[in-house]
Amino acid sequence: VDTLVTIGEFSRMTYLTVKALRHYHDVGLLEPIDVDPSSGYRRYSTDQVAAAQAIRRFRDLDMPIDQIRAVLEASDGATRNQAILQHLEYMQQQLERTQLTVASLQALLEHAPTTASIEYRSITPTRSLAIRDTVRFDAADAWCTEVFAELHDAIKRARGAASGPDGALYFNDFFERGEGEVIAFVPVDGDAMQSGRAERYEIAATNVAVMIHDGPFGDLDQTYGALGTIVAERNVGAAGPIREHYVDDERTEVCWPVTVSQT
Amino acid sequence: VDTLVTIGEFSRMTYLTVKALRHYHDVGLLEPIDVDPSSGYRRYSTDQVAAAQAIRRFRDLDMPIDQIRAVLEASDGATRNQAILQHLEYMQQQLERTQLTVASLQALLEHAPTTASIEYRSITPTRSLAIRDTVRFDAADAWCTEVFAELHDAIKRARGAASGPDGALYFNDFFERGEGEVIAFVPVDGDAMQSGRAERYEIAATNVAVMIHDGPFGDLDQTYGALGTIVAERNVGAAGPIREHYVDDERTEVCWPVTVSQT
DNA sequence: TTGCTCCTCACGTCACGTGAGGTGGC
DNA sequence: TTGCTCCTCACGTCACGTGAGGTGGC
Repeated sequence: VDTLVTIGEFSRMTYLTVKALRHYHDVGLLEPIDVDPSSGYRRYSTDQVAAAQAIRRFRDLDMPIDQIRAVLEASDGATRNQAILQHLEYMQQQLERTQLTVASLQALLEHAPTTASIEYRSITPTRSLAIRDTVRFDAADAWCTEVFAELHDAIKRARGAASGPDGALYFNDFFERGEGEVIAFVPVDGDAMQSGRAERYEIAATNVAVMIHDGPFGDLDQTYGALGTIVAERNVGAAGPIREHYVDDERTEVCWPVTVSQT
Repeated sequence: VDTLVTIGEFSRMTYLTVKALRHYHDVGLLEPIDVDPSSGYRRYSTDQVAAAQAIRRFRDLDMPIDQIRAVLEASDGATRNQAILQHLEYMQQQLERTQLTVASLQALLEHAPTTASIEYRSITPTRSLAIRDTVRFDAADAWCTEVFAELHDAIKRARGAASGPDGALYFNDFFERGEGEVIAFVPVDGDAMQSGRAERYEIAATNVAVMIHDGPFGDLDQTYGALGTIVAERNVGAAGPIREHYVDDERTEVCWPVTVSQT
């Protein structure tokens, strides 16, 4: 025995605007129980209040409509709760990321960035086990964590050993379009040990200018800015991907391609 | 002695995509130092790297472009830092709000909402001191805090006293369009005591169904849903604004207009 | 000379909001 | 019968992203 209400009443009961309700109808997120064929008047059931309120809460958390639909359509309750809890976790991570950004912005506003020094280096060809993929800029962190685990796993299973620090090549589209090729590699000397996505790959030799980034990973842009500025000022820039070496938890070497090795 | 770089190089130095840089040029947020008149090629100065990185960080925090422009254009450093710190505070509040929402969503998922009881009441005309305004739904909290302080201040200055709990009328557009008239009032018997925005106002009599909301303010929607559902089921709804009484810090009376008082 | 970088439209996306102009229901 | 509610386009907003089609620079 459900009661039908107009869109206006339903709006007051759910804190959703009339425009939003019509939009959710259009995109099939929340369909009125009945639509009058002649007038087009929407009728909502009081049974839909809970769903509507859930939608509003999820939208308050900026969950995309498609995801909300997926959550609501998950017929079995367990799957549904899973999906919800997953998004809550994601939100928590977002919160932490935002807090980090706020903190680092505050730090930047207080002290001027330290001027680090650079070094020119000729890197010889690097034999490695690598995974390559097209990666979105903002998904890069998660991708790296995943593939480096995979690479080290493959090496361990083949009883091999890394002959240098982890590294990655970032091609220009990765920065300039926000999505592009990335090659994550672990230097190895041993024989074939490909498995899954991991394959043998010899990284070509390059000349680079190197600056060591020492500090929080979120501030890597500072090092890019400083290093890029120096390379531009000295007019030694060259084509090619930017290379990073993850020396240890604290330090990352950023390698910017240059024309020739100099003093 | 600044060095000029292409849009691509600048992109790599700042982590801003080429598309974003062109957009910021279009809207005047970050103008290249030089644009070749024949080819249209943009040239950025390495001196602009810091500004570009600041822009990216602010955008990561979803600061609107207009606000970023205001911050960057604030010529004097003090004003500028003020504006930035203000936004950081705002972000912190956002964070807290989001955390509250996440928490209350989790709570909702665990226990079913308590079914509260309602009461019919005939409210007689209420003499009051009131402030009325057009208010956005999401700005209502802040607005209320502000105007109730103002109202109590006016009453105190006139050596008057409230004759009942604070209350407010929310007209339909406030919910249905997300922006509408709100009248915040404090019941008073004394004489004229208007000052500033505060004016004498007699609230008309109404018949209402009342449900007491007891719990966090962020869950008020639950009470609206429950109360609205009952009113709809009993088919006693009437036109008019929704009225709230802020009995104490814990409890709010939600008053839904109905046709006649019933048992 | 060949690619690659860079350019400008024009349109798409996401989740609605903003009117305009018109009709239905109590 | 009068307002008020509700309706449907069509377009705007915000911050870019997505091609298409074309040109400039090393």
